[in-house]
Amino acid sequence: MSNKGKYYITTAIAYASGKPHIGNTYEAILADSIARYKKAEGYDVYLQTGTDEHGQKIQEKAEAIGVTPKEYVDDVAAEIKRIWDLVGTSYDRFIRTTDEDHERCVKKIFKKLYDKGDIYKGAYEGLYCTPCESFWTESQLVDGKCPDCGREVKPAKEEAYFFKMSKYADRLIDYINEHPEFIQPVSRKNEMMNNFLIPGLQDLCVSRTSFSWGIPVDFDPKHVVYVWLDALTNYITGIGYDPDGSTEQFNKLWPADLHLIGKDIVRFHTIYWPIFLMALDVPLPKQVFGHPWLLQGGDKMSKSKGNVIYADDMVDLFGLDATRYFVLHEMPYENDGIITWDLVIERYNSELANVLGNLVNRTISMSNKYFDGVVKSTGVKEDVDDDLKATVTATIGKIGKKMENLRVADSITEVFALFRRCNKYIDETEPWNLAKDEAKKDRLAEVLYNLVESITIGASLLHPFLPTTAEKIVDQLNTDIRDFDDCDKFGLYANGNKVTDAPQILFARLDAKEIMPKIDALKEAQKKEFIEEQKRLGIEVEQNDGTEEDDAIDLEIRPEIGIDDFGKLQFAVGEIVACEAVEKSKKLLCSQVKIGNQTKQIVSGIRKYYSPEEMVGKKVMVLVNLKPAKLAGILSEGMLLCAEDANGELSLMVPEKKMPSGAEIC
RNA sequence: CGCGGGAUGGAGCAGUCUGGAAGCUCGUCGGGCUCAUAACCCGAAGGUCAUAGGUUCAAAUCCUAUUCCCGCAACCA
Repeated sequence: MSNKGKYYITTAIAYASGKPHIGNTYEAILADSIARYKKAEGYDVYLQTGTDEHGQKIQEKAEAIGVTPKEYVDDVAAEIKRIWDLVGTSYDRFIRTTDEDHERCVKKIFKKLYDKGDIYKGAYEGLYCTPCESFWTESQLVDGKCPDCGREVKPAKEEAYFFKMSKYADRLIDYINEHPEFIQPVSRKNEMMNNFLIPGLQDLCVSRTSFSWGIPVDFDPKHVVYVWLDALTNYITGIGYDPDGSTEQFNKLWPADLHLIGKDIVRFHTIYWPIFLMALDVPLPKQVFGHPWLLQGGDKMSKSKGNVIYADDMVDLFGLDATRYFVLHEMPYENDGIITWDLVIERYNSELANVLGNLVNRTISMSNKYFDGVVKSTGVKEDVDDDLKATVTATIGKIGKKMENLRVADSITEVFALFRRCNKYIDETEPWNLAKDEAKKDRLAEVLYNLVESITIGASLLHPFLPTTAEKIVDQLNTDIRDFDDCDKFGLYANGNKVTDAPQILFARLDAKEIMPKIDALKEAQKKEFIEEQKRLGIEVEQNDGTEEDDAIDLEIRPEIGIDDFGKLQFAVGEIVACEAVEKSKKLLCSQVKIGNQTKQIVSGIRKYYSPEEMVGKKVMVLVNLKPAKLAGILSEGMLLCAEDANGELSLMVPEKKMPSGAEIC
């Protein structure tokens, strides 16, 4: 196998706030497949993945269940690692942002950027009203004064460290223009350019004082390093970057060949990250690929509905490679993919069991039946063989082209086209008829040899994607995974070799009727677990006896408040006397609300669910004493209260009995 | 008029850059075969390629307008 140099690939590090569902796991599997593929191509591959373990959310979650943040992330990181291992991720390092070497290096990086002047101590932009302890932006002010109390405001004082993004913006724009392959898929490139780079970058806040679970800033310990400078840098700290002199490994591996990330964080990886690197005088990664999401058929995944799909459940039900096959194959390149249990079962049966599993099984069975398992090329060729051989030997080239563009799903489709071709070949040559005629014995042997050889090549090409299955196949054929370099050659299977006499079923067909009850049981278990968890956190959850539709929502719990806190809020019934859509916005409605003898103008983001016409005349629940603010340039003097479900569906709160406008709600 | 993506047989997608017979997988129907996991192979039905104009010998593909979805951004008090 030729050595083509190094290939450094990373996944985004997973946020360690909870168990990752199948969508997160997808990224690990995808990265693993690419890594294995590159390895097979002859690259010296290094794959890094890991967990992002700092931040306010983790601190709060840990507090809520009464453990230290470190204890909490140790648990979650172990769970994430377990799942990554379960799906066969061949990572070279699993980095945690709480790793000592990472923390030490982040501190140095922060200091270096500070010394260089790229990080400066500043303050939140805004104007501060001391009595109200609130920050305001220019646009929120009423007559230049605090909209809450009407007093003077002063420039903000709360300190934070900022990174000078704008300093490097032009360089980055040039870089992106000169390297069209840098951001993938290309559609994201325009999004970044038009939305962020061209309008001008804001300086980025890189420290926080509002929570403590993070890497402290060395020279100013009441600050912790805020997420992006901490998380993104894992890509270099994990392989030995050090501002005072990096390791050999770093010099070899960097720049990264591919950062594989979800499409939601493209911005951070194609703007902030390159700029951090420029500031550190480190070369930029070659490519960032923002992959789409795997969605649960139309519905949002929600624990309370019991429809969150976890990798371990899928592995339990279908096995490791079926899980890998499904997520890799169902995920298109640019659009989100959909996952449903029905679809998984269908794919499993029609492709894994029927096309592949059955092919291997029937081929081995015939070899045993007609030749006691001995596979021998006799050289008795016919024209039909040519097309088979052409298809088989051309496959690696086709896959190569697809993989160059990270088209993993399409590559798998190519391998299956090879297997389909084999099935067709069996029908074309009709071995069972050849077997009836002693004179055709040699032809029969040749046919079976061709099949075994084709399947060997197919299995080798499948190996990066479904490693265990590929190995099972070559084991049964009593051979080895073939080098990619030899996958375009036909006839390398050892002549006279013997295949197994006890073929194993690779993928037993599934009966949806048998699987669905198991899935239902899983859903129930998940709901129960959810309720248990909420109870443990001291939250009362309405138990529906039921079996069917559970509409409970996975509510984020906030700290307890006293009655006096509640007393600060004033609610009343308001009557909507007029309402119109806000032109500049897609979401906003502007309502005139009569509350007792006064009328307030209130802007609400409910346009998707209510038309201006149907709003008029409604009596609704209003938060009256909310400080006014400008939304899309329009003053809003209160808030209409709504309930929101998991899908974002909104319902206005209205009194259950007839109540006059102005009636206080308490 | 914030930026961008999408609309292709029942379902899911490719094809659009670089116009030139509408393709793939699943599903349905019919046929073949029996080595194999009721699997495999062949064939058929089914599409005004969102709508309306335009350019062209020729448009799913290029241009213009419209409708409907979806991201991102802002914002959802």
